[in-house]
Amino acid sequence: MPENDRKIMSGVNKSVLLETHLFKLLNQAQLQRVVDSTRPVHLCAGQMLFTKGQQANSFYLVVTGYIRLFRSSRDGNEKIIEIVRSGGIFAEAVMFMAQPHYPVNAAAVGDSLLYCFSNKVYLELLCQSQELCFALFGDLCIRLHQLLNEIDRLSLQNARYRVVQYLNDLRSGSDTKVINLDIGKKTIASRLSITPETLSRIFRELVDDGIISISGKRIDIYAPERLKL
Amino acid sequence: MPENDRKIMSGVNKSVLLETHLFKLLNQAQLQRVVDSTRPVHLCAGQMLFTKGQQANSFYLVVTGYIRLFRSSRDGNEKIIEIVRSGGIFAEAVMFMAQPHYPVNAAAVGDSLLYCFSNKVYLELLCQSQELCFALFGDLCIRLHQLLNEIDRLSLQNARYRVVQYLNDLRSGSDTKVINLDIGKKTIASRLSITPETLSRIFRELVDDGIISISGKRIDIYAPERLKL
DNA sequence: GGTTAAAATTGATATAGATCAAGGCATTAA
DNA sequence: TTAATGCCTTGATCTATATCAATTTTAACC
Repeated sequence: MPENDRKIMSGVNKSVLLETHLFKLLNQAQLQRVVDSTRPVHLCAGQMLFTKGQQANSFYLVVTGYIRLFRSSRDGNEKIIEIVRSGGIFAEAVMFMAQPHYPVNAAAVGDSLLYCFSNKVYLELLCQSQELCFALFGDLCIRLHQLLNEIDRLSLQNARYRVVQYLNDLRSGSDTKVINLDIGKKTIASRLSITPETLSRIFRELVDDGIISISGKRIDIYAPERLKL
Repeated sequence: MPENDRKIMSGVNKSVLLETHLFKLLNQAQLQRVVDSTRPVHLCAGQMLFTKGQQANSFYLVVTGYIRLFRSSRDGNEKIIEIVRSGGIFAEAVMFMAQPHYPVNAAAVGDSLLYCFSNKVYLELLCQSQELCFALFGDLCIRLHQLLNEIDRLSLQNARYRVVQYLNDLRSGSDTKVINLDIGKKTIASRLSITPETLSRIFRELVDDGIISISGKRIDIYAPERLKL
C-alpha cells in the first residue's frame, strides 16, 4: 500500500510528547517548533509505513497500536526485528546517515496512530542543546544493547528459551501471574525467529510441563520459578 | 587472565588518533587532553581485556592486532559479535549507560596493542563540541546498522551465504582475486555463528564448485560473479 | 629436525526446528 | 444456520547444521 494512502488528521497532543524522553527536555519554544512540524499518521491494520531502502526524512512515535519493523529475505521469509508499542520511538537513528534510507520495513500490526517527526527540525534542536544530545546518546546506547541481546538470543539460545524470555519480558513490569498476549501468535513467532508451528509446540510443551496454561490470548503462569530454560 | 597482567608502555602516537574519525575533529588543546589521559595497552594472544558485566570506564582503539568481542552461553558456546581490526574503536557506546558495564567480553586474537581512552575525558569533550557529538552520532548509527545486518544474516540467511558474504566483505576495498585470511578459521566460524566443521565443509563446497581455491590462509577466487548465494 | 600441541579436515550420526499437509476452531458475513 | 476466511494446532517428514570421533595438516618449540 502506498505511503500517501493514509488518513491524515491534524492535532498533535503535546502531553504525549512530554512523556517521551527525547522530547521532555525541550523548552516551550522548542516544543512548539516540534509540534508545528509533526503530523499524525493513521495506519490501518497491516498497512505499510515505509519500506527498506526508502529515503528517510522522518522518524516516528507510536501513539496507539503497534508497528512491526522487519526485514525480508529474497525467498519470502520475514524476520521481525522489533515490535514497537505505544510510547515507543523508531527510526530516530537513521537521521545521522549521510544518505538517510530506512534500514528496515515498517508496517502497522493493528490500526495504529503515529506521530511523524521531521529529522531536519530535530537535528536543529540537537545543535542547540547539549542536554538533548546526551538524551539521544542514551537512547542509542539502549538500542545498541537491545540489538546485541537479540544477536545473543539468535546465536546462543534455543527456541524454547527465547519463548520463555519473551513471556518473562511481557510479565516484567506487571509481575502478575496472568499474561495477555497483545499480538497474534504468528507475529510473535516471527519476532522470535521461529515458525508459528514451532511456537505452538513450545507453548504446548510448557503447558504439558505444568508451567503455564493457555486459553486463547490469555496465559496463566503456574510455576514462575520454572519459567526459565 | 587478570586485567592488571598487561604490559604497560608509555607513549601514545598522536597521528594514530588523528586518523580516527572520533578524534580528528579535536583542536590542539583537546587532543592533548586526550593524549594525556590515554594509555597504551599491550595484550598477548588470547588475553582477556574485559569481561561482560565488568564496570566500564574506558573505551578502546585497536592500534595493532585484533580484538574479538564475544558473548558466551552457559553451556560454553561462544559467539563472536565482532572482530575489531586495527583502526577500529570499540566500547565507545557504553559510556552513555547510567551504570556503565561492558555488554560483551573482549579478548586479543593475536598479540595486540590498544589505546585505552577515558570515558570521562571524552564526555567532557563532547560537552564542548557539537561537531564531535555529531561525529559520534554518525558512528553509533553505523554500529546500529551493522548489528541490524548481523541479525538479518543470522535469521534470514543460511551458513553458506554468510560465508560468501564474509569473503566478499574481505575482498571489498582491495578488489583483487586473492584473499588472505588474517585470522584462524575457528575464529571466523564463531564470527559467522557456525562450527569450524561446517565452515570447512562450506569452503570445500565452494572449491568443488570451482568458485575458489584454498591453500592455508590464502584463498584464490576463480569465479567472483558466482561468489553469491 | 623431531616432537608435541593445536588447527583443520573428513566421515558418520544426531537433532532442533522447518516444511508440508490436514484438521479444528474461531469470527465475520449472508 | 451455513458458508467463508484466517488463525491456530497437530502430526509426519525433511533438512541444515551440530555433534562426536578419527585423521591429517600445520604450526610451535626444545
